[in-house]
Amino acid sequence: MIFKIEKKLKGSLGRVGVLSTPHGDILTPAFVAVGTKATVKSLNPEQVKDAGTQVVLGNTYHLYLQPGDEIVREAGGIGKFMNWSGPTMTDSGGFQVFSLGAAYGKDISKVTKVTDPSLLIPERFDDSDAPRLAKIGQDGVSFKSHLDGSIHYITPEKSIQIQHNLGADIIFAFDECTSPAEDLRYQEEALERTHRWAERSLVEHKKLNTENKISLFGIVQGGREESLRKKSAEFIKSLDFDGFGIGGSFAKEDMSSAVKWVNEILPEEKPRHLLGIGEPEDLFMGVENGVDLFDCVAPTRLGRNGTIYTKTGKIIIMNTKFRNDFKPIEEDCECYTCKNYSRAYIAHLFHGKEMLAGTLASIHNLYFIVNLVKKIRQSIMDDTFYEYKKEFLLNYKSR
RNA sequence: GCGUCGGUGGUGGAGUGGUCUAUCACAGGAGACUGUAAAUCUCCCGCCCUUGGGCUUCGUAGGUUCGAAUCCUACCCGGCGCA
Repeated sequence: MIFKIEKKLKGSLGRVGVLSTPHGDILTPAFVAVGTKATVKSLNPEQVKDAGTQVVLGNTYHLYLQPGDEIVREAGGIGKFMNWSGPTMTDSGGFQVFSLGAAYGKDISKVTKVTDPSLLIPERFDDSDAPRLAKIGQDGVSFKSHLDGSIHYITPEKSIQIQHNLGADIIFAFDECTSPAEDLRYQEEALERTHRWAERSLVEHKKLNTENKISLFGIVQGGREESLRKKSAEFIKSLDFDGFGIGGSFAKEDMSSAVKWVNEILPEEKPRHLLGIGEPEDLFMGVENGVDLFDCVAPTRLGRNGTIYTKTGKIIIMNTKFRNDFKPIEEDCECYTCKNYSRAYIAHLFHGKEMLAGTLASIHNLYFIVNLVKKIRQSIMDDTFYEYKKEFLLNYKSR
């Protein structure tokens, strides 16, 4: 993997680059489509590609459980298995430590609002007996399969072994994605663990990476805490990773400062991936603060659930007012959905619970987000980033 | 015409003397979703102010009862059977 910076955004950490992988170049900044179980939900690879997607991200935990990483290896790796010829990445399972652990059965997301104190638990011990499918030990994480209840112990070494079997171009160190509700003491403890796991991930990767085809990204954690974020960036930077992931929990209000603290420390010449972030405002924020790669389930999950991105904000296509609205989602959108279907038709598909509904909405949403990042990239090339950002955010109303 | 069974909120369908504005599902309305336990989840869904409460509902009209969607009578409507 080679990363080349082509142009920088003046007065910021932003940059435009090209990330070359064994399966092709990624023009950065770029939005990575999430294909957890070796499929971008409801889309076939042609549709993913036509939406402008350059890279797809699979998931270690999910593919390990089903169909099993050995099967994927036998198939020739995740790309070949899913018929995606472009670059691929896999997440390490670190997010499942959060989603199946602290977040299990709760209404918490990794991005929270500071204004919602109900989410901030002063002491974390009062819910230690809450049911969860992931339990953290010092050596790794014990997962109880959501599919069949079987127990699986994932260590950093195991995660890297699985990821080598999955065979993506870029893989991630095993980390602990913490909940935004955790207190400082716990964030510190978790960070130490993530750092040890980073070292172990790297050692295992070096051992397995004999053909030198796979690149490993280390993950910076530290929650919302400035000191921890900086400490983590310094530590992860000191290890021989090919690039970096910025993970963990954020408060919407100070996500930009958290990203900035980290990217001011991380080496300029290596790529940075802001894990799991991808609302339109976040993309501008991330790029401006030196992020090269984003991934997020939002385009496809929102799409399947009937929420659709537009330049003026998200719309819920099932709303009554769209039932007889025969315009496309966006008049000037070049995606397959907008070129061929009306809001009324898509609303009809959703009301009728037709499978095509989620597909058409996902095509548009993915195109919208991927294309937004492309336009942001182009605006840096054209020296119009700040104007473009201002214009976009002026029109875009997030709810 | 006689007999018989049945008529419950937009729909299907529970409920057979009080805890009934009435279980449940669907339809309908609004919302949520950030490294996918998610084609999922939450809330609303008679009317009116809306914390809480007020008013009107179970084919129609009477009646019994402290109290009726639930019991009785008549009528109306529908299914089935016999003429």
